[in-house]
Amino acid sequence: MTNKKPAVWYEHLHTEKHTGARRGRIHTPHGTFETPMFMPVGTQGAVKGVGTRELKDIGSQFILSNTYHLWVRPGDELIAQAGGLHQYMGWDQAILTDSGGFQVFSLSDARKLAEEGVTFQNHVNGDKMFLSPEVAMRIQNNLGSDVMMQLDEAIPYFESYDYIKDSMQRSLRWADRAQIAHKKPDSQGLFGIVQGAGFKALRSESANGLVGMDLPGYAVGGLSVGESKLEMNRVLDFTMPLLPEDKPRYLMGVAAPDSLIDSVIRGVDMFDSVLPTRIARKGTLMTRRGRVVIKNSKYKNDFTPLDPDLSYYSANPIRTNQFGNQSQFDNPNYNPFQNLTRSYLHHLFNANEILGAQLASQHNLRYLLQFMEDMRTAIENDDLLAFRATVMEEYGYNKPNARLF
RNA sequence: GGGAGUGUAGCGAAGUCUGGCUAAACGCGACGGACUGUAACUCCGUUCCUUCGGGUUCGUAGGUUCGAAUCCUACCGCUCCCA
Repeated sequence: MTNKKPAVWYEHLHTEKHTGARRGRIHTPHGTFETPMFMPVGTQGAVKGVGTRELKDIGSQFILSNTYHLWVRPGDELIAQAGGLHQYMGWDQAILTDSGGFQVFSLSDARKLAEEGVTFQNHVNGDKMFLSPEVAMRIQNNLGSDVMMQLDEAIPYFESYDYIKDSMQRSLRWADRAQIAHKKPDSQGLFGIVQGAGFKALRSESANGLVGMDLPGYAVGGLSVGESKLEMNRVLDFTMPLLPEDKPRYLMGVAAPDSLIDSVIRGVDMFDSVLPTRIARKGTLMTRRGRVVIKNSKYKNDFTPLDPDLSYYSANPIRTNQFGNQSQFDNPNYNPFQNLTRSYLHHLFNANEILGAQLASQHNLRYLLQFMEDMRTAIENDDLLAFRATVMEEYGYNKPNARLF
């Protein structure tokens, strides 16, 4: 055993007194980032509607991208020529790439699954393309992401026990192949993905198998695909304790505020989800007082801010004003979200202006990033249960028929 | 003045020849909803009134018929062409 740190490693800072929630940091070749964290999703090398400048301004740390989609277009070789994905998309912080495992699920009508790998009929021009654990590693090595995900199969939650067992075991074998195929363990960290749907024995077999491989981090997959929140918590209850405490733990595809808290309480450090940007593009804002469907006519004359409780964060607060003029943008405390009214955003959506989708996307991401900042503070103060109670109350989860994001 | 065409639900537009299966296609707009490791500015509802039994509609007024948006008569409006 050497003391040499892997490319990606977890530093533990604090354990919340009442819940055991973790407060830590993840070290990567592109910087060190605070956990628990939420990672915006930029599938095709772009967080839809939000530029890298804005991402940084609103406090993004890691962002996600996708192996399958970048492989299909523009191609991993091309991105390697460009100097890697960071360079290509102009993002100097950490990137995590999903493997294409989710596309095995979401593009299930256009692919064939076998032990060797997955044959996709790609969604752009119909070409047959073969994705194996090894190919997924080659692509991600070319992309140069900080965290790479093993190729797995994201399984529908309500499949049969036998199907889930077979699939989980195959994903486990694929993890093994991925680790062997990994060409750059010194600069990129490979995470394994625990599968097994709602079955304790299968989750356990999956987790134990992956932990035995001593990967730098572990993800829990196959959740938030239609099962209830109660179900998800039940699975996390018996799955999280199986994962090592000195490695980052990533719950894939979760963004609902109550689920974020409940998962952090169960030991999760990292989250991602398309939810904030997807619903933003369709006109739904996430706010501290619940959802705001900005297209609803009741916002037509509403001149209040989008979210009165949202603060703004800027990593580069002072802009150089090349003209020497005073403007609101020179104020380091300037909060663009405070100055935008619901009426204005309603109008932008109504008029189908692209800016509406952009602002809403930034807003929702900022909302979640601030939510995680607040949660980190609550953990540091051993105050997470009170934070949870406040959220449940303020966001209206305690109301009858509550169903927020 | 002469000739041709046309009036359908918020708007556009089918249906009229060959009357019933038409409260009336379709599109837009409007109003709701869904969305959680992104084939997604997408998808799904509702959109004459209603106490859900029904009621009142297709420029207006009459007529024919068991039955009319559809056939007949008159009137009103609009568009285009020629003078």
